[in-house]
Amino acid sequence: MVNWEKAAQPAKAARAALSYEVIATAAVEVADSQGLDAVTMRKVAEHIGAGTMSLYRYVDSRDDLITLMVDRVSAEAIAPPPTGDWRADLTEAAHRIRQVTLRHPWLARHALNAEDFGPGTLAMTESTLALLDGHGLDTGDMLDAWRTLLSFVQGHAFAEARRHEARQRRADESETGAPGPSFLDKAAESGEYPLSTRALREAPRPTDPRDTFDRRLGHVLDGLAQAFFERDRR
Amino acid sequence: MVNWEKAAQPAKAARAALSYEVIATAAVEVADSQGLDAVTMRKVAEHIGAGTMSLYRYVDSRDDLITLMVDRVSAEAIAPPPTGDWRADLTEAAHRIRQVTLRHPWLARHALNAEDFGPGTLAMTESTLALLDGHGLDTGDMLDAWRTLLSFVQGHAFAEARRHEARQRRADESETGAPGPSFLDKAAESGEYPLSTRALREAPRPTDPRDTFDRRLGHVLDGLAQAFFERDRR
DNA sequence: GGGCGTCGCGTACGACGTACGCGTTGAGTA
DNA sequence: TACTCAACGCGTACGTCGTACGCGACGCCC
Repeated sequence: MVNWEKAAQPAKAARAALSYEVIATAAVEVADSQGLDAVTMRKVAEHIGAGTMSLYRYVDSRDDLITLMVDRVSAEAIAPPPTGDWRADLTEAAHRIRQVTLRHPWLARHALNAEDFGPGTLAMTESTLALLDGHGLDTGDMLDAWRTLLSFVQGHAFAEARRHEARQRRADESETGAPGPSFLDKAAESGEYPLSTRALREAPRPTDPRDTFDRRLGHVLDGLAQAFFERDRR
Repeated sequence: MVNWEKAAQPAKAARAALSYEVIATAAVEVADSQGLDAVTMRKVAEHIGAGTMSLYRYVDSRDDLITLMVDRVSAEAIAPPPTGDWRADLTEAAHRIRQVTLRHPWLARHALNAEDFGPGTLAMTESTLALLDGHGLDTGDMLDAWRTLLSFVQGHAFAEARRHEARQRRADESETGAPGPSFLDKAAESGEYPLSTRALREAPRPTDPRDTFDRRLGHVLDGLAQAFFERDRR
């Protein structure tokens, strides 16, 4: 496991050429530009002009490195302080998480799980929970609201991210071969899946994906409003 | 890419010992019992008593094999036909998806993306869309409602699945080494993240996880009800 | 019975994660 | 100032992975 305390300290020796900073940044750059599979110890080391095995002074394993990357990138999604308008605040927080996910699509395969929180994921969590604080929710309510929102946002953003990855992979492949009709095309002709065909093909790109996300986010927020923020009206 | 038509056909030669069925089943068994990383071509082949390279007669690559696994397992989450009570139907469908995800935790890293639908994922999609049909929703509404629900369910179930994986990995590790306090413990003492500490530690296991999921699912369904099913009441 | 498409798989290669241990460096101590 | 020693960077090497290539065996069709 990652030793977060050690990772937070600046450096042990002055002559240190490497650092958690440098390594994590390089790994994120490699992942962003060439995909998560390209994040090999050799490639990351080469990217910063270091020897492969030098990375192991800072990281126990490749999996640890990826944990470090996820935590570092999660800090990009820290929400701004609450303004008092819970709905606007949560909307902003949700859009930030989505944007970070689209900027780093590999997150979709290694998103935070509550078991290895690092400083970055914890800061993001804290900033989001702060948006829910002070509206009369008890601890259990806050946890429910936070988890409901985060689950939707991650589920949606991850699906978008994977779609982009798949589209890009398809584009890379079609440079060398013929595209050919997808199974969905064949299935559409067979008429075996009428609803799926209609839903997935008739409305492929009607609007900005951001607006689509925002509209669906609104439905989730409506549900949270009803459960937690409009109790006195009922 | 996977050739779904070929995969659906029974067999080309009568003397065929292998099949998509046998291979996909074996791969799923290996993944369920030893994790997705254990799904190597050699291990899967050995599990069915075949040569490693024989698998490549049916599958283009390891990634293709995993795509096949995901599609096969998705079929386990096909929803029963609609009863007329949309809320009960969607609740049942959501719980099925969650249960399939917990049964196959590796799904959390390779969930369906809309770009490579196979027969299994398509059947699951069709069965879920059928639950929304006939309630006055147009195509766009159905897509929104379906995507909102699925995003939440996947986001939540995937987080649960990963938590189980992490907990198990932690248990395996602690057999040989000392557990040691997590970063969350240290952070709790520092008082830097008061809300996270309270939310994540004070209410760790209050109830059955299934009930927790159901409660949060209720909030999402409330939002969908308001947007799509109670328009005439407003 | 001769040709041919299908199937199973053995061999081999490059890339990977990483265990191990060596040489170097600079801060701390006397 | 001289010595010590932990921290650091990294070269080598091993086992495992995905998979390209091609060969032999089988069964169907003329």
